[in-house]
Amino acid sequence: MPVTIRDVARTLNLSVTTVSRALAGHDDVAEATRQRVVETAREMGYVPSHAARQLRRQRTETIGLIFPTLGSRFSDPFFSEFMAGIGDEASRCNHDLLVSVAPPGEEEETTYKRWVNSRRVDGFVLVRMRVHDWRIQYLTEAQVPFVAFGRSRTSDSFPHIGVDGGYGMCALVEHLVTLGHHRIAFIGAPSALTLAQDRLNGYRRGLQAAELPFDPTLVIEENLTRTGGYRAALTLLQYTPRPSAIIGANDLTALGAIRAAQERQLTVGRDIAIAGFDGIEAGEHTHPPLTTVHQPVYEIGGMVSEMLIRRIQRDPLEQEQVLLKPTLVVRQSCGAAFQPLTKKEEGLLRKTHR
Amino acid sequence: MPVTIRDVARTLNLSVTTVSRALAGHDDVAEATRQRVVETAREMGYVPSHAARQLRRQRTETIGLIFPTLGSRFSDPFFSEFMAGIGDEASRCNHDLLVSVAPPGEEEETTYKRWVNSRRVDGFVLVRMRVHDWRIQYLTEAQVPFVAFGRSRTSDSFPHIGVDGGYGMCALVEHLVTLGHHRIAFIGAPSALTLAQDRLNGYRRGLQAAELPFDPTLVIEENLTRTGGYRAALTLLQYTPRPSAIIGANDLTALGAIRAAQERQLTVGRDIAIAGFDGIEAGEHTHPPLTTVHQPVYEIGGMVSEMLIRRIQRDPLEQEQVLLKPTLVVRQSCGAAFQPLTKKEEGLLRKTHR
DNA sequence: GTGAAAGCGCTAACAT
DNA sequence: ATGTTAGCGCTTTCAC
Repeated sequence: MPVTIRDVARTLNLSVTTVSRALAGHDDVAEATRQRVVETAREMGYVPSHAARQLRRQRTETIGLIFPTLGSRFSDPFFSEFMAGIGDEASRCNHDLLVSVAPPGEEEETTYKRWVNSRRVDGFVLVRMRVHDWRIQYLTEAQVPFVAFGRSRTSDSFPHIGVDGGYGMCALVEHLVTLGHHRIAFIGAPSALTLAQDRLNGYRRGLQAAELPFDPTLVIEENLTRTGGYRAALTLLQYTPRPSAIIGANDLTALGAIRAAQERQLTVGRDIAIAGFDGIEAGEHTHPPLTTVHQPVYEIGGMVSEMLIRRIQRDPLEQEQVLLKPTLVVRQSCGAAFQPLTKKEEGLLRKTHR
Repeated sequence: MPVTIRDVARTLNLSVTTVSRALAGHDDVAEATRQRVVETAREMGYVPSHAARQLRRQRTETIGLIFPTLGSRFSDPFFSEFMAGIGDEASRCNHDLLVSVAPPGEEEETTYKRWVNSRRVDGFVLVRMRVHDWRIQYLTEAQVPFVAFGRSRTSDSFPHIGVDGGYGMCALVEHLVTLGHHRIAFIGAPSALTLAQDRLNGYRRGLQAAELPFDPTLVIEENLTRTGGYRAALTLLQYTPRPSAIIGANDLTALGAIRAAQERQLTVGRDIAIAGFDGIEAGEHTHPPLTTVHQPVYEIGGMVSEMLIRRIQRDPLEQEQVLLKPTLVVRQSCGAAFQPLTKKEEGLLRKTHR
């Protein structure tokens, strides 16, 4: 039913070859012919069959993205923004986005392998990197291009964009210390994730810099969800003396903590300081608005996408690894009125060589 | 590089035909042969080339989903849950999900047409239906299967799952009236969306049932985002007398309204009632938790996905149109302590013929 | 029960 | 500057 290249060729009394080359803009076809071909193709509504092209060129023009859902509800806005960033940039380069959701484990593995083996995608965007991440070795050996958002301990030499979570957390702790806090709790992420270690280390460095003791009971590991943050905060708020500040490993966690505090009749920003990491939109709309460490997720999605497409096309990357500095965003949940940031706190978005 | 069906055939000294049929489970191949083929294929790590299969069968086993992002930030959890529902069900049926994000308009149209013309997907899931929706006619004429989440005025005879937003809003108004409210404001959605009219009508019906007057100044049209809800609520809260309750066309809007109220030092649930529609997770974690009209978005995603795949495979649907009744979820943002619901309010999830 | 051959729609190497 | 031919990897007649 749909019009093929042969239909166009027949209509013009030309060979399919010529039509193909005219459309591809090769220079060995007469300008007049090219014009006619392009014109007619448009008129006839010809669009190349993706499948045929794929088979012939051995390229899918498709990027794979598998979201590691941790809970049954998949609603971290972090992911949607990231996806939008990848998708927009991919579109710009005429690539599409194949998406799947699978919790880390067998199903995830199956999906990666299926897409690799059936040559379903040209490459992958990896997200939520793990400390030991089988995907790195697997994709490297399978020679499938990938670019990750996040680092890993498995290897350091794969293309990725990282965000210096340690730096961000450290700056956040410093900020809290400046405001007079010295019992600062930390609700962490699953320790298998790189970002968990990263951010926890930053927290510890921050304490150290302020010569505050590290108290392990003030650290609770949770799962990066609102519910997790809520649960952990309930525990923390029972301590005596109560921590005067709680940092969530991400914003969702912090939002859960805010809820817990409010249920306990505490006024956030006065009775207790709460802060997060990510800079999701929801944090701007809590009461009071959430102090956080912001990483430009949409933009990072775009950069990762661009890097991946370059790799797929074998354009060399000018930088294989990028480390971004996140930005401290001071709002009212820590009690600070808006005030000039210290130089260190400013930490504007910057690319740095590693 | 990857192993093809010919490799398997050669290894076994069989023809590709036989291998193909053995793997497809046809019954005209000897059981012993089948066993050997299956075994060897597995050992060799053979996975059929998706492109080749696609070309041959003229089927992509792929579902298209284009998200209508309204703002630059794409973060309505409604969409992620919906996507997860579609994706999970699709996986179960061995289908993949091709995703794009494009605001309604030219870019959106281009994407739909590109995917249709290049036979990139077997069908579409449509979301955020418009009162006049070009997609319905276009896809119908192009003979591309689709299933929508939501109704439209363009036509009523396309396969879709609708949620009776009118019913939900009406129940919500009734509930508020029961609690003593009679100045109930409504922050609506862009009127081009079907759900906007639907929910607004329900609001009006609810007022009517309670013999309350309809006051147009109490209705503000916004864009379904937190920021929109915030903006509209700021306006509403300046009125004297102040509305005693605000309904948001969706939860995000309501969350924005909560923020506005809290900034004005109002205690939500006491000084003012606020409610939404959707039942996103964030609503469980506001302070106080948000009263809302819940629609099971994840499950609906699954149902839509299943319906679409049936259509693609030309299995007849037992029901082309489904209308679900949403559920009123009473929490504290309207001041109601938890209490038994009235019979009408119960409105449990039910499929109904239209 | 198995194999040979055609063809899905396209691109590219090789003529002319 | 244009056409002929082969082939990407698979499924499916049709013959044996």
